[in-house]
Amino acid sequence: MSITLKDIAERAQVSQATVSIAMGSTGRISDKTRKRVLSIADELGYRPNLLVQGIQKGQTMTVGVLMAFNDHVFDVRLFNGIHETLSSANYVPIVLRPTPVLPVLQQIHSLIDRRVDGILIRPAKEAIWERHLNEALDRNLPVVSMDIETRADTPRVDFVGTDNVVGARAAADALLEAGHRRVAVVTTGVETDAMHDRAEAFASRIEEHGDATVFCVNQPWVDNTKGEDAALEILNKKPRPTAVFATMDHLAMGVYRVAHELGLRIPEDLSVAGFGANVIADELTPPLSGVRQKPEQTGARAAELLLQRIHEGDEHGKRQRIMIEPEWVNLKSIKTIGS
Amino acid sequence: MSITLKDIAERAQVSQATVSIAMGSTGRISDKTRKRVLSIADELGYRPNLLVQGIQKGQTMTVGVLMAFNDHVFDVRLFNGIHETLSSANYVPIVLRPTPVLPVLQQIHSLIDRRVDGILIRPAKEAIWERHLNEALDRNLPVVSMDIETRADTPRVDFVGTDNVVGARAAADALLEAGHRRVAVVTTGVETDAMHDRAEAFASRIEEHGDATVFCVNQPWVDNTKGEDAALEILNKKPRPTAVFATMDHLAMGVYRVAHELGLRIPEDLSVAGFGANVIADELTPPLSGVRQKPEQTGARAAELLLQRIHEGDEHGKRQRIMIEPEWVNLKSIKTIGS
DNA sequence: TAGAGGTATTGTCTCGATTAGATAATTACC
DNA sequence: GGTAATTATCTAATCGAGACAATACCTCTA
Repeated sequence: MSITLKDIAERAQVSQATVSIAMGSTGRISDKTRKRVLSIADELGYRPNLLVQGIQKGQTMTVGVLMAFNDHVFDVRLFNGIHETLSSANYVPIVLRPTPVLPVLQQIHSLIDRRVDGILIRPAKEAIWERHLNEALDRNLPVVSMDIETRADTPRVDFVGTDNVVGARAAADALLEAGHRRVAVVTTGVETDAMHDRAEAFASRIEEHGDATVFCVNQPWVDNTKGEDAALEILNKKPRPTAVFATMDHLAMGVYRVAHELGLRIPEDLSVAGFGANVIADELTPPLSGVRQKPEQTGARAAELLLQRIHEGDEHGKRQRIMIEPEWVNLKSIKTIGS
Repeated sequence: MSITLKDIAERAQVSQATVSIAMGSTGRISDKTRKRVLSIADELGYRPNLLVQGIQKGQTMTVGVLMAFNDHVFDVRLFNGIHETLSSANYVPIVLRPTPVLPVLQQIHSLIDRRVDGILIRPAKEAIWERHLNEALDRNLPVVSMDIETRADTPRVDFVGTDNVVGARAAADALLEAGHRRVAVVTTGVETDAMHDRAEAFASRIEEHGDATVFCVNQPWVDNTKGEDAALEILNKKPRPTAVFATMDHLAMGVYRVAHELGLRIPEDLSVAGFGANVIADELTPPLSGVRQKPEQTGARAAELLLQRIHEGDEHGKRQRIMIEPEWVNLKSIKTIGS
């Protein structure tokens, strides 16, 4: 199979134990032997077998990552953040993607059987996931959920995600500051969604201003919806709002399209702001202003937290909830109007 | 740590060996004992330790996947294909992403140390990758490269990727059939690139027709280039071509943009075809016709091939080179003109 | 030159599970 | 009722590396 300590020991005319000591920094060995052993190891291309260390120390330097990769861009960036943190700690991710054919439970077992040290998940809508997590939690495997929060009754699952409230407020402030007093919100999804939080935080911030009005249109969630219906409703309103906030960049695309069809120019006739992490913001004409999430940072923090949990061992402190603040980015889709 | 056979053995008042036999299908055990053992195992939540099986059989049921995830959408879809094939064979991917800070060699060592059974890579441009692959190949680890081919002098690395020639020809045929006789190509990159193959195959197919003319503009590769310069050059040509083939969907976006600026309507004034796997084709107005790659299929075939190599063991047949045929998809960006 | 005090090296047990070979227990049959 | 045949279970070795206790080998000193 592969080169083992025994092979090296034979070549070097010493015992396996000696070789083992020579490789590690522990124990004393004569410089002469150490050099000889190391050079033979190098020559044979020896590589330690982490599986062995895994069964001995109960630490595999491996973590499981459960993500569906439905939102391609976001998930990749999230993963990149995870990966970077893990790699620099010499950990390695086993990436699994639950599908109808291969349910979560099976994937989690797959991870447990390989004795991962912890699990990172980006839960899908279905709350089913959460029940299955007990399989891991009951074995004292730390679990951190990313971007989407598990219900509050899973106290052992930490969370790292975007601070939707801060982001939505920043958007509101930016629009107010640009002089907008009549604004609308396009959103989608149900109450439990992040979208909903964004819409609400945005609206209440606008209302706090006293002098400004806001109204919100919810486009029922259909796969890949761009929210054209909602956009149409908004833009036909009299008097027409001067700015629209979309709780998702995707929805902003619908606004762009409908505006274009109605002959409205952006930003001259209508200002638009989005919320997301997608490259689409840059690809629209004009480039879409909005709240930018930081998936890399989310992933990195989640991985850091997981590693911390792994190292702190059994007695688990209280549940952590880390919010990553998104950033307001002003491009060309917002017009400043006289107050 | 976690529940072991020994724990079960104690509870069941039998030896570990008995438990082991009861778990597996090999060996005979009385139905009574088997049931007892299994129920205790279930009750304790026993899960086998694959690490142990790994060091014993030299098979970890794990493969390494090296991808940079630069092209978000393509890479995710590629990964999905890989994942599905691996999962249904009870294999699991360790996904690593070479970065400047964490060079390929280190990543490969990481995989070897964990004794993966094989490696899938999507090589980046830098040919450096290939040298490092020897670390794996010399240990008889099968390696399959995806989408981008390693040089021919790496005979032990199999390849699975898009059939650029077939795809480009399909595009040429479609444009010819729609009556176009004066067509242009926007491309980018250097001679070794897939883009180049596409441009060449397309052009020669057009020329074969005898009655049609084609010319090609190469936009030097800059990160994220959309090829506006090249598009401008093409569209200012007199007489203006009636159709443009972009060797990459991204470049087609540049054509759209420039055409729009010049007041040319698509497809009325100009037909456009692309080549890619991105969703952007659907998001453009009008939706972009073109050659569609099949990343899932590429990933799945690559994984299948890898598994086959893993199972066939040492004596490696001759290098495999599997081409996945892309599909011509006709949307709204091509006008049929009278011949 | 015996014994103290080092340093260098080795034997052996351990991790969790599989497996071959050895025993024990049961059944079959004359 | 005794022995062979069959079935059920156990003992012990194995995989690769680490940890610790146990020796072997020096050197120095009284």
